[in-house]
Amino acid sequence: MTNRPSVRDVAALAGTSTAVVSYVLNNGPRPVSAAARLRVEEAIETLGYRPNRLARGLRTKRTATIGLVIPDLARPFFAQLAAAIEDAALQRHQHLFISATRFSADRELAQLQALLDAAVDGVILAPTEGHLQPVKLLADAQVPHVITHHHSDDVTTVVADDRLAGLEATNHLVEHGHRYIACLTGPISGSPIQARTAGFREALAAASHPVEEDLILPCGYEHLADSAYLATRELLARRPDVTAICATTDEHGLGVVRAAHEAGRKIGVDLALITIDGTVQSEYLTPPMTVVRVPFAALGTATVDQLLRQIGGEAPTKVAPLRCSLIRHQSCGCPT
Amino acid sequence: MTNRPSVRDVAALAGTSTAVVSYVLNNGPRPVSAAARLRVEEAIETLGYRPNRLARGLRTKRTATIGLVIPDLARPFFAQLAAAIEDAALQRHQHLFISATRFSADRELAQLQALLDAAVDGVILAPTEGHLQPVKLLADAQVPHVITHHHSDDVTTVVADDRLAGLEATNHLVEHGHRYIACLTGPISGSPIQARTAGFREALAAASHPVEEDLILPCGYEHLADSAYLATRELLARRPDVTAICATTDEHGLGVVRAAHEAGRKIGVDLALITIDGTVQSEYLTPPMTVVRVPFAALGTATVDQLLRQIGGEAPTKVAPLRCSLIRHQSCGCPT
DNA sequence: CTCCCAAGTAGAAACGTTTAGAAACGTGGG
DNA sequence: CCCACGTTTCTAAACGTTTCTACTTGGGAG
Repeated sequence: MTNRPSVRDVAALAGTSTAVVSYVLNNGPRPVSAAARLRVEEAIETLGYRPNRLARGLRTKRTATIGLVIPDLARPFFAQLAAAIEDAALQRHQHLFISATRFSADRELAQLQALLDAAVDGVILAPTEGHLQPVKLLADAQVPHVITHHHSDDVTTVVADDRLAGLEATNHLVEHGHRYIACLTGPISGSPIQARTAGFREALAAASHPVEEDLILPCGYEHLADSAYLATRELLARRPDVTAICATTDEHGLGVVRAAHEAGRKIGVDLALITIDGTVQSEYLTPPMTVVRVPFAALGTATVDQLLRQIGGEAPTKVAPLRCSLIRHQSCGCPT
Repeated sequence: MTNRPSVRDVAALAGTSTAVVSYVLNNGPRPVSAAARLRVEEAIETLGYRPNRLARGLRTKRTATIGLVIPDLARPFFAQLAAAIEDAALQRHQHLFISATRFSADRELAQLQALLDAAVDGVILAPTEGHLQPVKLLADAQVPHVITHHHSDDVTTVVADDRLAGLEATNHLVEHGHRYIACLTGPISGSPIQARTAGFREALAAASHPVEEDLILPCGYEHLADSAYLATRELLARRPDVTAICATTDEHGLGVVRAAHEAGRKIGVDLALITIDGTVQSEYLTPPMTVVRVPFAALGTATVDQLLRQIGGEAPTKVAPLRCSLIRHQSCGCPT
């Protein structure tokens, strides 16, 4: 129809001033008589008035909006993380702007700047690489921020307990009696993948198995499944004595399954596989993956809560890594 | 450190008025002398000034931002679609707000309203259900909008040619000599799934195969893999003569693979499977899926371009459905 | 030498809110 | 009957931009 009605229109229709309308809208700093409140509410209703967030944000410097920057939406892990964070944000009446970097450090900075330009109240960042530059940007801008999915000491960080996840995954394989266990890992220091790999080492040490470095296979960063496939193929040829693999992400797991298939090894029978992440799809692979599952929902609420606390002016607090949980399916040879 | 610098600060430092600063910023409606331009640019540089999008949007009623509403980020198809749209938007210097509905019609309306409140220039909507209420909301608000992922005649719509996709998928199976072919379909009318199913029927008819209704298996909407699994399990027991399955989405395919596995049928050998979508992960299943792939990138650019055209004031135009492409891998028994 | 016009600049209004300061209005106590 | 005071209301300023209108230049044409 015409333009959106403004607070002025509402005031006119209700026969009051804009101030009163605003007071009604926000349970404002001043009381409003019942009669006036009623008239205003009616006017709002009949006009279908909704406050303009831009104007409100401009005036109050609060937008009730938080920004999220992740590496890639097309990667199921991050998509699921984003979904969880959005759910948590919405529950808390915050809106979420999601931006992806597609693994470009430049684009990461650009997206962060864009969020700041949009005057978000705070930012949740899952760093694309380990760089500190993006964090510095946020700190300089004095915008509340929470880092997730990356382990680091100097900033508020909400992460899963990836070390423990790697430990438990590996333990599970050890308990199955496996002696030669390989691990697929990756390059980014501070990444969950590396923490999980550390857990892998720990588990072997605790079981008094020697850690053989040539069973720890570095994979690429961007094409997880692909590089895991290549690494596993080479591994299976080189070390036929390996009977179990710990894949530090679900996507690595996909590569392992393919390589095993091609090598004539049967996952869950011939070759045990456990993966870490537990994206919803992992349950529907063949065979269904035994996974150590990251608590997406908890991660979502924790990051958002932590951020809101900072936005509310409280000092950043340390939050303990969130526990992952082992979910037994059939890829590790557990009896079904 | 302190507050963000404003256009006033820049003007003060450059020794000009705010108007001139704005002219420089936007190659304003008025010319600016080279000297002044230089001083302003220096001031911007030294202050690290960036315009406030809220204020700018408030004044110009343009935010260079478009909104996207999809059913669910955790569903790889939509995540990939969102990623493609974001890429396209960024290329065109637009920002994208992504919102998910988690399959709730109420939340869909709420998210749309939120986008309107944030004064986005336009909205891309992948409807959660077939309802027209959300579209009406957008029309009433006179906000440019494009519908995607849903077939409908009365609004500007950018979709893949799902009918043709279903047709080609099925043709591929027919050409392999299959006689009894089943199809997994779903409930939402106007959905890609139904269009693909229509293509399935067409292909059979063209090949003079009778369409047996009990080979067209309805699945649920929310848990695609799960309900496809159940449906396929039942099917394989009931009709051992079925040798090929056309899954109208990748996720359906996951369920088929599991059911086949449990029934002792080998995908690609014993039982041909073709799926439609072609999310990146489908290539890394075992065996790699033969798929009819939705052109995500093209869909992204087309929706964004179409929307920008509308935002620019041009009349909405019809855009032809985008062609999908057959990608042969190993699930349909093609020789490798 | 004027006059006019283009180029450049400055000032101020406007976008739609919130909120501080000031004013109006009852009400109860003196 | 008046005053003080608490409650409710209004007016207007402010947030950070863009852009309209008006004003100053200087230079070229007459």
